[in-house]
Amino acid sequence: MAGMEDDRIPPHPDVRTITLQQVLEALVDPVRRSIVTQLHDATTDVRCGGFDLRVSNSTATHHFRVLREAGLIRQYYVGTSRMNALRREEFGAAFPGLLDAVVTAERAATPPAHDAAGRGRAV
Amino acid sequence: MAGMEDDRIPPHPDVRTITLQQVLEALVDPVRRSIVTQLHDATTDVRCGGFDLRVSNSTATHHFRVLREAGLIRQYYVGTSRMNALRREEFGAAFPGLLDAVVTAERAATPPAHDAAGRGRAV
DNA sequence: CTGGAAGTACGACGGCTGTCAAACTTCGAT
DNA sequence: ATCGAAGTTTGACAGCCGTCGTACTTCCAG
Repeated sequence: MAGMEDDRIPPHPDVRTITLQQVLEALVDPVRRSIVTQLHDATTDVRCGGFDLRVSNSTATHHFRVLREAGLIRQYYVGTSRMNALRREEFGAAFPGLLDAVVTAERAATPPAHDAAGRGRAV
Repeated sequence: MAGMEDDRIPPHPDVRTITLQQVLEALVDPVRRSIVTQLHDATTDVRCGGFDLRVSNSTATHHFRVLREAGLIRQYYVGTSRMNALRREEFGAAFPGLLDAVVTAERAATPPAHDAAGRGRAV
């Protein structure tokens, strides 16, 4: 049961084939950065609908794809829910310190939300 | 002679007022990232014409402005030459690890130029 | 004081990208 | 079997950003 690839999700790229350009293009968008930060804070994988995003469904899909192709997240299905996981270790090996630096800066800049949402709410 | 501001250059922003968004928008462009990396490698400040950039003069000016407004570089005049310096410490204090991570990744990705240009050549 | 070197300012243009609505697909529950 | 929940796909549109050429400014050298 090693190769339990789900045909519903395109194959994930090898992180070593990803360019810095691609990564920065992924992280420059506020919505995508929000996704990454929420994932970083979460204690569990999060389904697409579990994020606090102020964009339409189709736009969200687009952003998840960009993140996946940039090697930042891994996606897999559970029922009808598409789950998202941060590829922390692999990505960190390819781009040392980058993810942490961005998430740190993002947290420092993000207004301390009075609402504790964004936790590992898997519905 | 503390405030020897040169009217020819707009005031430099306080790094604490700069947003992560602004920084990433600055670093997402390959030309600007090249400038930053060359500056990081240089042992001395570099005048605008001293960089290896494959864009027109006016485009280069544009990129230098973006970097200055993002708090990444400081500019000052020496004769008719506009010099550029990395604001390493200030920037590093505001965005810990970010600059190093990007420069590191950029170097790893950049084909090992057989030509040793880009050094602190101040003409 | 005149010529040139070093950059800047100003439009203009083209392409990319984030956004959405609408139609479609797939799975699970009833 | 059917209906709804969860996302995706497609196409269209608007705005932004990098690029350039041209004209302009400022300083140094002779």
